Amino acid sequence: MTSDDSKRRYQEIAELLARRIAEEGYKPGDKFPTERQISMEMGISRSLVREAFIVLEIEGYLDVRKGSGSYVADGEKISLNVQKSDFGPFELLQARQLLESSIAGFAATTITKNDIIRLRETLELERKAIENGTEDYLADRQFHLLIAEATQNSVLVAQVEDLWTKRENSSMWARLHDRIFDLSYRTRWLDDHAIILEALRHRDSDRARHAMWQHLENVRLTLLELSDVGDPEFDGYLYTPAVASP
Amino acid sequence: MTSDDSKRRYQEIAELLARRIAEEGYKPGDKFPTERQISMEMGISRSLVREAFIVLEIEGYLDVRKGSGSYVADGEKISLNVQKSDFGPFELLQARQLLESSIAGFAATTITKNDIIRLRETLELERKAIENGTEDYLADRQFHLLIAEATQNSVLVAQVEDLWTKRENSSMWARLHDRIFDLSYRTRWLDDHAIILEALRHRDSDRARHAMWQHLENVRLTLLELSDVGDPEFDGYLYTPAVASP
DNA sequence: TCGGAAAAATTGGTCAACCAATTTTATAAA
DNA sequence: TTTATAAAATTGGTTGACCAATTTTTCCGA
Repeated sequence: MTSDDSKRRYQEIAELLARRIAEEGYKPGDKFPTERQISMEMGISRSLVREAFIVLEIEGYLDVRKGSGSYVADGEKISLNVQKSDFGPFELLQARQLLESSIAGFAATTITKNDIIRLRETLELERKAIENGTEDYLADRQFHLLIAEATQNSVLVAQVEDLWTKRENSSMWARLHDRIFDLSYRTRWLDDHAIILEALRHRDSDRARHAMWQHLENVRLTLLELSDVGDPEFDGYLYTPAVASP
Repeated sequence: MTSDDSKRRYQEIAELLARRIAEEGYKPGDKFPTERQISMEMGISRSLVREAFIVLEIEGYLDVRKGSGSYVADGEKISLNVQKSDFGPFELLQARQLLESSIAGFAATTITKNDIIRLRETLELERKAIENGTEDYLADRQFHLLIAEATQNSVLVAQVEDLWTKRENSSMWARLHDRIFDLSYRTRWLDDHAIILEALRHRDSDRARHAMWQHLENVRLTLLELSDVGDPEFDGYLYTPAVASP
């Protein structure tokens, strides 16, 4: 990951400049060198610098003002966008355990017949995938997303989607994906899902909350087992305790 | 928010193209029109289109390949970024009630002495701000964020930060901000925060969870009151029920 | 007819020049 | 000296031309 040829030029320049902001003691509101200054200094055209500035502006580092110059943005936004995007699997599971069990409990009070039908269809897709030995990652995701959608709260849906995106972007998860989706486990996840659906169908809030918690606890324990093999890849990913059972 | 003059040109173009991807039935892997095609079609220079493409590439919509063209990226990321970004205040509060009360309950089991000290300092900032009649929005945000940080789970911190960002970007909230931060209410929020802190200090999980729930319930009820004046601005923002008390 | 090399076309990448908004400086009137 | 105004310099905004990588087409030999 040190020198990626496929990386676009403006990205390299943007990273260079970002580091410069971080390391050269620029404070929010400070004036940043102009596009021309940097282009001359680096011996490249202003267009390239301009493209890099756009990246920095999008990422919240810079505030570009026509006729005036570019200024380092407020610290708040920087810390927000700079923050790490590669989360460990245990952190992610812990967050899901907390959020999704609450959502399941709430969804039990708002779920409609239609939601239940769609959940049942998704479960059927999972079952068939296991039968055929094909991939069912999307069905898994779909199942959890449908529960969030049953709350009829788009913020909650966005939160759950975000968790799955974080998982997909997790460098650690990529290595675990194949192992955790081993056939021997998948029937267990399917059973878990069936229990959750049953609780939702009975509109039993406590049972739904607990079923979701238990499901993610099972995944967590399995992950822990898999990582106990002595895999050095897990270095840096602290063991994270489960949230208490609801 | 219909036509912002201060918006940079490339952003407008990027949004136009993003809508085009979303609405014109582009599927992942589909070839997107070339920079030249779009520049001619829109009657602008290719550089502008190029800058917009960079935005779309960063946001995960496009995959740009030199000599070949630009292609619509994987569906996963798109759905995340295309989804609406303007949430209603009741939806947001409902989500916060669900997530933050769970977090508060969990944080009670993981909180350190240092966290409590920082929470106390933030509370003091809020108190002084009320005394001086100055703005204390940041202290409010800080208080809730510190609780998330006490869980030592960066995913949860990111989730809470995301909720505050959504709130700041909420067009509806902008109108309500001044009213809800009226002095007469602010002392109440301060009291709520003090109760939460007390529960956390005693490491009482149930009490912390309930205190956070009650705090956000109070905000919700106040908001409901304010909106009951017959404000037509609330059209389109459905009334959203509270989540059940934990 | 097929395969592969060469040539042409297409595409994104880079550049230097010019335009327009803003800020700074110079100037003159009060 | 102060202040209002205009000119100049500075800055980001936009454009068209040219460069380089990739893809497509052409064409020749087996």
